[in-house]
Amino acid sequence: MDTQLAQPKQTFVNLPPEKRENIVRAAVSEFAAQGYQRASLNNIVKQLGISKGSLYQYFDNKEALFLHVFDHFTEQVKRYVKASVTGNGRDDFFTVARQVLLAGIAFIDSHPEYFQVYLKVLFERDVPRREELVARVRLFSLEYFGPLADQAMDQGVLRSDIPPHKVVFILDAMLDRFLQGYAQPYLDGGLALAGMSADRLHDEIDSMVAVLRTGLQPSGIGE
Amino acid sequence: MDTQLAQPKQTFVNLPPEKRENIVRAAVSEFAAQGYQRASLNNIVKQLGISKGSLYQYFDNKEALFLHVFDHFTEQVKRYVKASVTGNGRDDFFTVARQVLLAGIAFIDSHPEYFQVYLKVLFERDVPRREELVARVRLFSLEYFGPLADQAMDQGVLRSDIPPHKVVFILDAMLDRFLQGYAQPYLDGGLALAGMSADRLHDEIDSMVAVLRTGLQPSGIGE
DNA sequence: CCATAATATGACCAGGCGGTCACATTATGA
DNA sequence: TCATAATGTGACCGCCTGGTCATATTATGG
Repeated sequence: MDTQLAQPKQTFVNLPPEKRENIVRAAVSEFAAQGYQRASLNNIVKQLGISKGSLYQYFDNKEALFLHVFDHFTEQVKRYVKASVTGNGRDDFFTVARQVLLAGIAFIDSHPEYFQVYLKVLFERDVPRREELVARVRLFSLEYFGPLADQAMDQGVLRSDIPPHKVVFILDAMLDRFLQGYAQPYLDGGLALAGMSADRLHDEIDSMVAVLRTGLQPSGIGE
Repeated sequence: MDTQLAQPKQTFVNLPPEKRENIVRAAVSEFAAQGYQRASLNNIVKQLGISKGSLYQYFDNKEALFLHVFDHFTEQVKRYVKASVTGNGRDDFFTVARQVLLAGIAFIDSHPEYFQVYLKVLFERDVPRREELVARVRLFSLEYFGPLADQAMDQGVLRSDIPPHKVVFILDAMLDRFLQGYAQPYLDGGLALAGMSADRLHDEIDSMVAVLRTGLQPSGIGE
């Protein structure tokens, strides 16, 4: 999640920031609605009121435009997660999980279309460099929780009969699925997460984390 | 999940079963690989070695062919789940969950492409009657586990501080996410579910169910 | 002011799509 | 055997796609 996936042409960099942002916004909107393959450059330029030739002077092709959009997405995700957790250095494992989940909710609220682009990438074939893109997001989660789980295990706050990597899988699965449900209402299992007030949403998150805590902690701790 | 979504034309029904099955198989394969919108009828008829006109004498249009395929999918899913659970009438709530999960694994093993079609429907826009299709599968899960959870709660084998519908959400989320990970290796959180031996897979499932059990049962029960 | 470089434009291209239809082929049954 | 019905065929249609390029427009700086 470090280097850039694709550079726009110099022409794009020279553009006034507002125009650049408009272009990225229109592209995100189209890729979110249609996925990569079905997204139409004609639609994008029509929405922007620019000519197709111009778009091709900003980006080499459809793929470069898409990768630029995805780059922005991963940068934003990193920012949100980091901002949500750095509260203090010594938080409980499950407290951190809760913070990451809240960061995910906040991200989806502010950038719903970016998250849709990500979901489309997950389940569409023939997205350019798809495995690399997905890995950039998922590895971030694994690399983030992995050391935390190892450390929690050392401190004896995780059940010793479940290896840390499995704890990470369960945690990652719950968080990811909760966010999917939040972003795609028909996946929320009747919980109606989408239209929920922030308070009620926090309650749902708390009880989910509570289940994880009880299920994953050694018996006798915390309760 | 009861009535048919779309009828093929009589001409299709008149076809010899082998030819019908070939056509459905080719359609499943194309829809699984491409999703609904990008799937190409030209590809399907090319693969089958029949003319496009023939396909249009079997089905009114692309949508009818797709809905017929999805109908088959939901029928198969129901069969697998029912076959896996009817072992005996008085199984523990979490034992049933484990059985359903195993049924899902078995279904994906036997019909990997059908499951891909379903995943594509989940995250693609402009799939005809998408909400209805998704509801057919998800409501089946909710309607299945809902009464079981209510009953388990009455029997006192679920934590009283978590309402049954939330238990169902958590259960459904874990099962669904596990199956997603099994079908899409890059979603498995480094667990390498896809290439795993049946024995190891059962171990993973058991420890996941164990976490759910510990997390969702009242303290002091089972352990 | 003017030459040059940078940028903007949209008609155009080949290719693929879902869908149609006039026609060829085959099956039926009297 | 032969008329009729059922089924199979693929060239064709209008539409849309990503991408190109000759040309028009604008910015730059001597």
